[in-house]
Amino acid sequence: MQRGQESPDAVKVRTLPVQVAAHLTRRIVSGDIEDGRAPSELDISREFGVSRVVARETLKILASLDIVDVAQGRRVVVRPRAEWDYLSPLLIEWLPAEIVGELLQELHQMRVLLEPELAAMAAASVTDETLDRLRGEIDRMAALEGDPNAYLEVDHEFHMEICRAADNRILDRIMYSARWLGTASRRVTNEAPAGLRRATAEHTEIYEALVARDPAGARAAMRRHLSNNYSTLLAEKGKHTKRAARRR
Amino acid sequence: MQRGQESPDAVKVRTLPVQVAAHLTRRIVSGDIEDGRAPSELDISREFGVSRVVARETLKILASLDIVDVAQGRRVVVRPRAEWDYLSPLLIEWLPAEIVGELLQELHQMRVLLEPELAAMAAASVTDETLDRLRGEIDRMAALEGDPNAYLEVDHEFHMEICRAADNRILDRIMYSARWLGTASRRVTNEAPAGLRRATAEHTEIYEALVARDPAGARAAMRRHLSNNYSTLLAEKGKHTKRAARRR
DNA sequence: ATGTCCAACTTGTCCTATAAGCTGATGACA
DNA sequence: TGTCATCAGCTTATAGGACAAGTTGGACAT
Repeated sequence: MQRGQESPDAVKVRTLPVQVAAHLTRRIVSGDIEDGRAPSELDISREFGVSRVVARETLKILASLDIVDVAQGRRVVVRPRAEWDYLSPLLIEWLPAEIVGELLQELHQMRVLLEPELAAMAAASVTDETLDRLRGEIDRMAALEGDPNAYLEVDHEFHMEICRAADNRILDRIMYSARWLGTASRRVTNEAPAGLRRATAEHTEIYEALVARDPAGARAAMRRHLSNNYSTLLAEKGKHTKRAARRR
Repeated sequence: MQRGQESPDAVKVRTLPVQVAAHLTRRIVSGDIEDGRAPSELDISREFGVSRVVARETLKILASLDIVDVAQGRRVVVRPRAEWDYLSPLLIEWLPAEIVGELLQELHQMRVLLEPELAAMAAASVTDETLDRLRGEIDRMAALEGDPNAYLEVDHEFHMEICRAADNRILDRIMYSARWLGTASRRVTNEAPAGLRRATAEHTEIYEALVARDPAGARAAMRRHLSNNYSTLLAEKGKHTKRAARRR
């Protein structure tokens, strides 16, 4: 559940504007389109053989991801990569595996900063209903260790549940955006994560700290969990040399 | 600089779809539109006297903010408020001052979790060029204490500069989204913040800790800064009773 | 009562036309 | 020669009409 706009199981062919936007983004990333020389509506219409309406919606999608700037009369311009909306699952899906790998590390860094504190806050204010739901999700995960995809769905829901305890829409949104972690990491590792059983044990530790209303314990347990998470991630996809001088 | 898609000073009349989207969002928030009964393209077209193209783009905007779900054949449905994209300046602009006030608190809570650590990380790896820019921004702020709007622009840039030192696109994006803080807080407080001079002093403290490459000092200075920031925010707009039982 | 099928509704895409805004080049004028 | 107003051409914004494709709920037959 909580699948957002995704369809149940079939991949569901995306709409034309989304497909074209994907193509264009890949071309921009590959350097095929130099900055500031983005194609116009007519260019897109001609090149992809789509109507101007579709070309137009394509540009609107790219604009909503802060990939381009579009204004009446002015030519469309590509914005600096540093300002793109890397929290959007759509954009992530279009990026090459190499960049996604980097983003996974950066996402993890963010989670390390936020989630231990969220767990501590949750421990101070968690309700019995939330604890029940967490318990249920742990059980479901334990039963899904053979199905990594489904497991990661529940995993995400478990972390979201803790985040929700903070009753903060901004933090909610940030963590919710991390839902692409599952899909992306699957794309990068291309294999079932090894440590699902250990993850379940770690989730249980977090849960027990919450039951005990122990902020420090919850924080520590979450920190351990994330740290283990990270090492399996690294182990699966090999070492990535950190990019240098990417900005500007 | 770094103004994104905003025009220099004039408010620049927004496009028709944006205006209509604003209207609809306000109506949804006010409860005028019951959940799951969003107007169709034709409804919008008729009610607002716009073409179907505009009605269509309106729905696409709302969809990109996760306010509604739209799919072929199915009627447009309003999504749960908890899942809206509260990181979007567009949405913030359309929300009533009361909710914006709450969001400002939640945003601040997020910053308290992230920024002190960002400052500590920056202290460990900051370059001389970044220090130069920070120095320049402090000077500019000192000269702009009479112009709160311009001051807050540079203020945001100062914090972004520190964030950038972490070389993390995810964190960048999160902090970048906080750029609506300036506009929103101005809408809420409706007055020039009192403590600009103190803010400059605090920025200088952070800067000096960075110059000294002192992570702990930078973390502490940033924490003090945010805490002071928060009290002036609270003082200006009076106490807000925290909403209860908002979810679901 | 149950399952099939269809009609009505809704979004997706296309075509054509016009309005509105920007940019750069042309050319008048000093 | 230098400066500035003007305008042609390009671009996006909006409009209207048409058809394709997908969904839903009710009519209808079993």
